[in-house]
Amino acid sequence: MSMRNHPTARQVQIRHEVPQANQFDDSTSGDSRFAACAAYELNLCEAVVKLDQAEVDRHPGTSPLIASVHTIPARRTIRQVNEWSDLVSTICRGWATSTVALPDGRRQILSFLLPGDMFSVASLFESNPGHLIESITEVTYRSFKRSELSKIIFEHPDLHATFTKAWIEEKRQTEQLAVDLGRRMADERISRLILNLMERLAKRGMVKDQTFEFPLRHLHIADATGLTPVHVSRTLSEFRRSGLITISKRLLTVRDIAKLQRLTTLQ
Amino acid sequence: MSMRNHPTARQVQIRHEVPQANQFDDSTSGDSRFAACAAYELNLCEAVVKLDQAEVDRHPGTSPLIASVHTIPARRTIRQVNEWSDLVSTICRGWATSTVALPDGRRQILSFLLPGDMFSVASLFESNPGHLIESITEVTYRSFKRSELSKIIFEHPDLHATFTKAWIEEKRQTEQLAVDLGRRMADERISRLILNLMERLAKRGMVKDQTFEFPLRHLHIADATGLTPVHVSRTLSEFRRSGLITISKRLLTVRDIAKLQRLTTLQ
DNA sequence: CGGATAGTTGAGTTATCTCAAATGCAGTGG
DNA sequence: CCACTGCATTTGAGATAACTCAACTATCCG
Repeated sequence: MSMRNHPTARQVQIRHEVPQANQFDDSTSGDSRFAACAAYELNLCEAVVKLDQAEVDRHPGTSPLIASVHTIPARRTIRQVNEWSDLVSTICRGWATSTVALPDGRRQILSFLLPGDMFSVASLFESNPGHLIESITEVTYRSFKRSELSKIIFEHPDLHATFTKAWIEEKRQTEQLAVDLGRRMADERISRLILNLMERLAKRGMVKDQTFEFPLRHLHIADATGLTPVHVSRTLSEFRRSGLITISKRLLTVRDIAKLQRLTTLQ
Repeated sequence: MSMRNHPTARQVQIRHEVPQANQFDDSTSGDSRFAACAAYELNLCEAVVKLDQAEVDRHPGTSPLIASVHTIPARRTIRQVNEWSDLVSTICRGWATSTVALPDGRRQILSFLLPGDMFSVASLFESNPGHLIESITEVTYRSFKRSELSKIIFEHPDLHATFTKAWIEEKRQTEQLAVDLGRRMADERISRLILNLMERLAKRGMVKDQTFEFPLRHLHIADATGLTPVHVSRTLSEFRRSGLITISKRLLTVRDIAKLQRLTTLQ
């Protein structure tokens, strides 16, 4: 019988907290890291915070920004699908997912949110983007008031440019996802997911010796690639057997990046 | 053997022109139609043209806009993937596709462009959006200089709002496509494609009695839904047999819209 | 009418799914 | 420290949606 008629475990609200250590987490200096990393130019909200700080330094006591910071355990809902909100949020620490769920329990993960990512760039305009945001690991995120953030962004041309860039990049990623789901085989999809995550993490300085923190469950990978957890397991086993990657203790190491890239038939 | 190793006919550049009559085409009044139709508020460039005309009326001989209009036969490449261009274009008449092609010949159609659509909203910022634009029917399109168009849009708050809306809508559509490709069966994907096109055409006043011009070949549908033309044929036959739709002479009639919608498991 | 492209149908193949049982692994409470 | 519980992963076996190939038919246009 087809998947659409058999809601699986994914429908069940996850209750159990599974705290997740983050190898590269230095907690206290979470923000300063972004200022240095290559992803900075895409990291809109960190730039805003910096700018705001500069403002405060010049005119003490006059910060135009109210930003609240929250930390939420692993495997929790951060933002409901129909939760209207006048907040715009970005991840400071940890991994999260942005998902669309069908009424019968099938789900498609549209993106994995990494430190520095906005939940959705469009949320700067829309109050209801229609995605379900869930934490994978423990997540710290910062929320701005939409009105304040967009005012600041539109007043600063360089911020506005950064914003536009982020928007284009987000759209490009979604389009690539559509191509992957529509026209690539299971092994290509998974290989691309891994390479894509590695690249994004590398920009954040979170890859060392081809190795990075990999908190995803097979179900996450399945929901991101349009596959089944069982098939993800088989494919990853195959990858391991061919010496492409190793995974242990939530760390993924890419052993043969060239071969892995070759799997994806270029770009 | 898998599709990725067997480039199909899709790789072959289409040479033969197949002019396509458009039932609702009234040629001379192509533009004025948009002013009246419900899609107007999303129809950014038509709004710009109108505004520009108003400008010319007030100060004769001072139009800030240079817009060129072209007509291209059916089945031609309108914009190459890596064609850098300082033009931003919109469809005035006819149907086109926006496609991403993999090096081995597989292709994913990201969207069907209908009258009033920009080739890509992002093209207002980017000179190289990375999509291949091809005509399905004979297509008339208008091109603006990017610099001029974006200047006008950013100077007029209402145009800017319209632009933002169009951008969000385009992104929403791409996300829905990803969900469809990742998590829906063949019949659902095709049913959603048909309903989606009908809805968009209806906004343009191009649907009468549940019937609309349907110039798509099975290969177009296949490349849009991540399927094979053969499987598209079987699925459409099934739809016909169940009395959901009829297709004849490039006209599609939806016979049982409720049943067709039910196929898609809501949303 | 002829040539080309498009659509249909049958038969066999395959990638991926489903179901189910077995194993591993991490946190909980005695 | 150990057994227990609840999840996550692996593996096998069989089912199925969708694909491939190929032949046939229909349609279109000159």
